Amino acid sequence: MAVRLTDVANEAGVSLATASRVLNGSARKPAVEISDKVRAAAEKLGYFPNAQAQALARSTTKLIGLVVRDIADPYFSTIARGVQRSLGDSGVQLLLASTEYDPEREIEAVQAFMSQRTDAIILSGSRSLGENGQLLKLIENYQENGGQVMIIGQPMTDMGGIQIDNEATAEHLAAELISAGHRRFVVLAGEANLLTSRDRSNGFLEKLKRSGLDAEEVISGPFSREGAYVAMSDYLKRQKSAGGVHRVCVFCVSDVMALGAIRAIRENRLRIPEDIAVVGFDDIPTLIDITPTVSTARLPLEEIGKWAGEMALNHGELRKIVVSGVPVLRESTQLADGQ
Amino acid sequence: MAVRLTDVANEAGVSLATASRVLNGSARKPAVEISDKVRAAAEKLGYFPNAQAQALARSTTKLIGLVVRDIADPYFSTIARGVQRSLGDSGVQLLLASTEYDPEREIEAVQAFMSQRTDAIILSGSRSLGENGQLLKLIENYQENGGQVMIIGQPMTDMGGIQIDNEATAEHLAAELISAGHRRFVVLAGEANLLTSRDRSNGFLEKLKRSGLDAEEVISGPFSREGAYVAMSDYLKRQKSAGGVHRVCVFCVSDVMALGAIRAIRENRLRIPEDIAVVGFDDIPTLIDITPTVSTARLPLEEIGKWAGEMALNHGELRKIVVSGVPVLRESTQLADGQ
DNA sequence: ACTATCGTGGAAAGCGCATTCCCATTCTAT
DNA sequence: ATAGAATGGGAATGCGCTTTCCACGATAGT
Repeated sequence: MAVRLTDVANEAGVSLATASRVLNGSARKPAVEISDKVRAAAEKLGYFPNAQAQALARSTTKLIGLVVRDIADPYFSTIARGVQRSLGDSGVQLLLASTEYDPEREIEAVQAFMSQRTDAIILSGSRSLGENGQLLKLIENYQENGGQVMIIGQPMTDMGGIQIDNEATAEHLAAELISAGHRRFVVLAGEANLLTSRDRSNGFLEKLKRSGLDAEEVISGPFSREGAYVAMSDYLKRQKSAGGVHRVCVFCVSDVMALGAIRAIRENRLRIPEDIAVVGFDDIPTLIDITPTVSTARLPLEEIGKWAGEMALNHGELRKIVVSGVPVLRESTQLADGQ
Repeated sequence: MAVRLTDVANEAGVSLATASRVLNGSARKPAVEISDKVRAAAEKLGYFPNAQAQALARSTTKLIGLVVRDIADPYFSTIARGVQRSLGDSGVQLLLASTEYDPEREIEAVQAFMSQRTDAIILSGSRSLGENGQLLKLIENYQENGGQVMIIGQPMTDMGGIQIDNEATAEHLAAELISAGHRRFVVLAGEANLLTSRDRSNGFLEKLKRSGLDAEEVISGPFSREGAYVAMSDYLKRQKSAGGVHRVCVFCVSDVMALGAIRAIRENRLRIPEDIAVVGFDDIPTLIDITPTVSTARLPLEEIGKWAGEMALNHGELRKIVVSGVPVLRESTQLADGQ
C-alpha cells in the first residue's frame, strides 16, 4: 500500500542498498549525485520509512515506554512532560500506558512494552516492587534481553532510576512545621502498602517523635483525592461529635490528597489555616492556583521526568539519582502571631 | 537475543507455523494437546511476541498516535485519559507526542506516527488545518494509505473526529451571563489565528452584539495561562492609571487562561467576583479546587477523548460527533443582589 | 607498466513472524 | 470396502528494511 524503499530505489534507478544508505543514516555515504537522485525520488513518491521493518532489521526500536497510574493526575502528567521534553529531537517515540491504580494493568503494560521491544521502560508510581514477584520477574527478563528499566520513586538495587528520598524529605518538612510553631498533627497516610506513602508518613512521624511530639491521629485510606476527602470528612465528623474541632496541622502524603482534604475542610465551613492547617507533598503545578496557597515539600517533578528520559536515552550512563524535596511553607500553614 | 517463536516451536517439538497458530489468535486451532505443549514451552522460555515482526507480517500495528500541545495541561491530559480508557483491553498501544505549541513539531509528530504506521492518529489542539498546507498534505497521504485521522475540535470535512461547537457554546455562555445580570465585558481572546480561540471569542461577541451590548475590550495574546496573566495585568494597569478599575466580567477563551487572569487579579488585590467577575471555557478538572469556584462552559473532555479513541478503534464506524458545551455559572460570576 | 589498495554500488541473506499452499491422516457417506 | 471430503501439521514465501559480502573500476605505489 504505502511507498516502499524499493519503489524509491526503482524510481531513482539505483539498488535497494544504495537507497537505504542515503535515506537512513548509514556509515557509507553514496556519491552526492546519486544521493540527490534518491532523495528526489523519495520526496516525489512521499516515502516514509516503515519503522517496524527498520526495527526488525536493526533490532532496536527507538521506542521507550512510560507507565503512570493516571495521566490526568498532575503529578504524573508533569513527569510525563519532563520525559517528553528529554526526548527532544532524538527521534525516540514515547509509548504511554496508564495503570489506573491496578497492579494487574501495570503488568500488562510492561508486557506490552516488552512485546514492542521498547529500548527502555520508565516506571513511575509503581507499587513496591519487592512485593510483586510477577512484575519483578518480568523486569528481570526484560533486562536480560538488554532492556533498560528506570524506576521513579522506588529504591531498587539493580536498576537505574530516580530515587526520591521521601523519608528524609518528610522529616525535614516536619521539622520546618515544628519550628514554625505547629504542635498538633494529624497525618493522612494514604495506603500502607504503598512504599511512597509509607515512607512519607513514617519520616514525618519519626521526626515528630524525636521532637517529643506525637500525631493526634494517623488515618489510612486510598492514596487519592477522593480517599483524602473521605478520610478528612470522617475525621471532622468525629471531632465535631466529640465536642469540636481543635486546631491541628494536617499532613497529607501527597498534594492531590491535600486538595481532597481541603475540600472536606471547606465543606465543613472551617477556615484554612485559621481553624486547620494543611500541608501536602510534591508541589504539583496545580497548587499555584489554590487559595490559600498550600504548603508542601517541593519535588522537581518535571526534572525528574527529564532525567529519567535522559537516562533512558543514554543507555547505561548516569545510573542513579537521588533527589530530596525541599519544604515550602505557604499560607495554608501560617500561624497567626502569638498562637 | 530474546526468545523467538522458532525457539518455542523447537522446544515444543512442533513447526513454526503451528506455534504461531496457537500463540497468536489464528483462525485455525491446533489440537488441544499440541496447543498445551506449545503454551507450556512459551511459558517456560518466557516468550513475548515481537510486535514489530508481527506488524510487518500482518501489516497492521495496533498502534494509535495521539498528539497534544502539552501533556501537562489539564485540558489535554484529561482528553488523553479518555483516549487511554477507550483502549481498554483492545491491546492497542498509545503513542504520545507533545508539540509544545510548535506547528513544526506537530508535523514531525505526524511524520513519526506515519513511520510507525499507526492505525490511527488523533490530533487534538491542532492549529487551523486549512492554513497549514504541509500538515494537510501529510494527512491526506496518510489517509490514502489507510490511516484513520481523528481531529478533536476542528471542523474538517473529509475526516472523522469530534467537532466542538465553540461558537454556539460561547453564545450560550454569553446569554447566560447576560441574563444573570452582567452588562460590561472584557474578552481575553487568545490567538487570532487559532481557530478554537477565534470561534469562542467570536461567538461570545456575536451574542453580545445581538443583545445590544459591546465588549469594553477584546485583548489578544498567547492562548496560555501566562498569556492571560500578562494580558490581564496590562489591562488592570491601564484601568488603574485611567482612574480605577470598574466592574466587568472577563471572559477567557479557556479555563487555563482564566487561571492566569485570576492570578493577575489577585495580585492586584481585587476581589472575585466583587470587583471583577471571571469566566472560562472547558471545565477542566482543576477548577474543582479553585476558590471562588469558577464559571465556565463545560465540555465533556474525558468523553471526548474516549469517543475519539473508540472511533479510532472501530476503523470507520461512527464518523463524526458534534459536541456543545453547557454553561455552568459558579461563584466567580456571582452578582450580589441589587447590583 | 603492473600489482596492491581503496572506494562504491549491487546482490543477497537475514530480522521474527503470519500465512498460503501442500501433503498425510482420519472421517463420512455410500 | 472405497472414493471423497474434511482436518490438521509443516515447508516455504514474503512483509520492508539493514547489512554483510562481492565485484569492479579507479587510484596509488614501486
